[in-house]
Amino acid sequence: MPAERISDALRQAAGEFGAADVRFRLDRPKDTDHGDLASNVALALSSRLRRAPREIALELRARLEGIRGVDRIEIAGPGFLNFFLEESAVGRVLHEIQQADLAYGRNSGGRGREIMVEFVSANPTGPLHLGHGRQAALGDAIASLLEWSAWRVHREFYFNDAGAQIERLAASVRVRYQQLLGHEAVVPEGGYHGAYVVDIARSFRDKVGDRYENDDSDAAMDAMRRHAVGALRAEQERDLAEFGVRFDEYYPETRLYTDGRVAATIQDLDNTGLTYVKDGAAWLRTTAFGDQKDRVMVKSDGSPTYFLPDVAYHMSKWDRGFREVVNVQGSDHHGTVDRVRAGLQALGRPAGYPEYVLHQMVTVEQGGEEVRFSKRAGSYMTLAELVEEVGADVARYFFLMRRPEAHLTFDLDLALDESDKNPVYKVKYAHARVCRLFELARERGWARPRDADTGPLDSRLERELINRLREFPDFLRRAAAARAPHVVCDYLERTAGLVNSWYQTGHPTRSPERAVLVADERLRNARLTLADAARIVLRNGLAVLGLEAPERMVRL
RNA sequence: GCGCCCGUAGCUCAGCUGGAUAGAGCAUCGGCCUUCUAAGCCGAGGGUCCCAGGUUCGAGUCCUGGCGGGCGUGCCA
Repeated sequence: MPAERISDALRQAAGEFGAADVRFRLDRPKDTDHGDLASNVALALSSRLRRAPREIALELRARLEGIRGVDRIEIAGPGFLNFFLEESAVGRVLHEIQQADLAYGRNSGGRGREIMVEFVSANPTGPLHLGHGRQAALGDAIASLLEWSAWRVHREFYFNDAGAQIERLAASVRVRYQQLLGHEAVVPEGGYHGAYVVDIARSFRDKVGDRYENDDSDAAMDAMRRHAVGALRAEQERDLAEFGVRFDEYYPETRLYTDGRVAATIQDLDNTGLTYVKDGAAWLRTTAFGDQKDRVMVKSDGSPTYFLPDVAYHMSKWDRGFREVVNVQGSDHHGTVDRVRAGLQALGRPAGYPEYVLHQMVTVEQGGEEVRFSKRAGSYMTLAELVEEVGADVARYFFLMRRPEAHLTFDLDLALDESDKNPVYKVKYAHARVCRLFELARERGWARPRDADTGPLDSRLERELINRLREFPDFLRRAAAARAPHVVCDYLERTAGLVNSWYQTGHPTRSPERAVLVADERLRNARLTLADAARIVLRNGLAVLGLEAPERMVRL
C-alpha cells in the first residue's frame, strides 16, 4: 500500500534529521484539495529542530522523491506535506479490496492472543432491561472488533445465582405461589413485583403442584430458588439469542464457593499481611493500592461481602490464562473498579487488570417524551420489548452509535422510521442499492469485473469515496484499540452517505453519462469495480457490528 | 465533602496521538423523479466548542481553577 511506503519514507527522512522517534501523522485530509494523504511531520519536527516548519517540509520533500505510487507532493498551510497518489495507485486499492473480500478490514494486531470480554452479567432476578441491551451490543461488538484484529476472544457472562437478591426473588415467587394456591400473602419489602414473578410461580406450581403449600423450609425455598433462577436464565438466554448475542461461557457465582476459590482467596489475601480485623470484620488494606478506603472482605456475621467473590472471580480469569480481560459494565458500578483491582494487586496481579469499559444508562424517548413503560418488568422497558418493537438490528445499532461513556437517548420515532433518516436503514440501503446494480448487470450479461482499469474514476466524489474505502482497516484498528464500536457506526454512516451521493449523481434520470450501467465497457467496469468495493466495505462493516447486510430491501 | 464521567448547531451526537476553514443526522427553508430503488440526491441558513486562566508555532482536544448535569462514595448487590 502506498500509505505504508510513504510512512516508512517519512520515518527514514526524519531519521536523517536526527529525529527518528518523532511522532507524526499520515492520514487522509478532510479536503480532497489537500491530496490523498497528508502528514504533519514537518510541524512535528519544527519544535524539535527549532526551525520553521515550511523550511523543513521543503527539505523533506527533496528526500522523498520517487516513492512508488506517489504522483506529487505539495507543501501547504503551516507546513503540511500533501501527497497526491498516481491514478493507478488509487485504483489499485479497489483491486485489493476485491481480492481481500470477506477479509477486507482485518488486521493482525492481536497476533492470535487470547482475550476475554465479560459483559451483560445480569443477575437472574428479572428480564434483561435496556441497560443490559446496550451492554450486550457493546460487549459483542467489542469482541467482534477484537476478532477482526486477530484476537482469540472468549465471551463470558457472570451471574450471581446466590445471595440476598436471589433470596428476595425466591421469597417473592413463594408469595405468588401461595396466592395461586388461594392463600393470602404479600410481596415482602424489597421483593420483586414484576408480572414475570407470577409467571414463574405458575410454572413452578405446574411442576410441583401443592407440594410446598405453606412450606417455608429450606428445602422448599431451595426448590423455588432453583426454579426461579433456571426460568430467568432461560428467559435471558432467549432474549439474547433473539438479539443475536451468544456467549462461550456462563460463570455462576456459586461455582466460586463450591470449588473453594472464595476460601482460597481469603487465605491468599491473609498471607499477604494486608488484612486486619476491626469491629469484628475482616478488612483488606486496599488503600495500599490507591483505593479510597479499606474494604471489608468478611462481615462481622461471618458472611463474605460481594467484594470477595469478585476478587476470586477475577483470579479465576487470570488462572484460566487470560492476561487480557475487558469488563463491560454499567457506570453505576464504577465504584467497584478500584477495589477489585486493588484486591488483585494485593495478590500480585498487574495494576491495570482487568480493563473496564463503563457505559452510561439508556433512556427511551418517543414524541419528545420519556417512555418508562414495561408490562413485564413492572418498571422500565425490557430488551425483549424493544427488540419486538424495532427489530434486533436497529436496536443493536442504536445502542452502539454513541460513545459508551455518554448517556444514550434512544429515539423510538427515529428507530421506527424506515427511511434513510434512520442511520441503520441508510447504511443498509446503500448496500442494497449497490447490490442491485450487480443484479441488473447480470441480467444484461455483464459479469462482475476483476482487475478492471479504474482510470475513468476521476471525479472528485469518486476520488473521495475511494479514499474513504481505503481507510476502512484503519478505522477498525482504531475502534478495536479504543474499544469503541461507535467509531465504526460513524464510519459506516459517512461512507453510506458518499455511496448514496455517488449512486444518485449517476442516476440515469438526471445524468445518464454518469450512470454505472453504461454501454461503454471500460467506463462501466471501472464504476462497477468501485461499486463492488463499496459493497464489500459496507457489508464487512455491518458484519463487524453484528448486523445483516441485505442484498435487497423489500419495498413497502 | 471526595472520586469518576459528561458539557460542541434549535435537538441527538461525532471529532484519532494537539494540526489546515469545528463536522454528521434530525428539524427549518429552496431546488431535482419518462431511465440503476426519489426509502433518495443537491443547496442554504444555523457555533462565545460551559466560563476564566495557562502550556504551544498551533487547543474543541493537554494543564489549573470555577460553573452545570449524571453516577459512585455501606459490614447493600
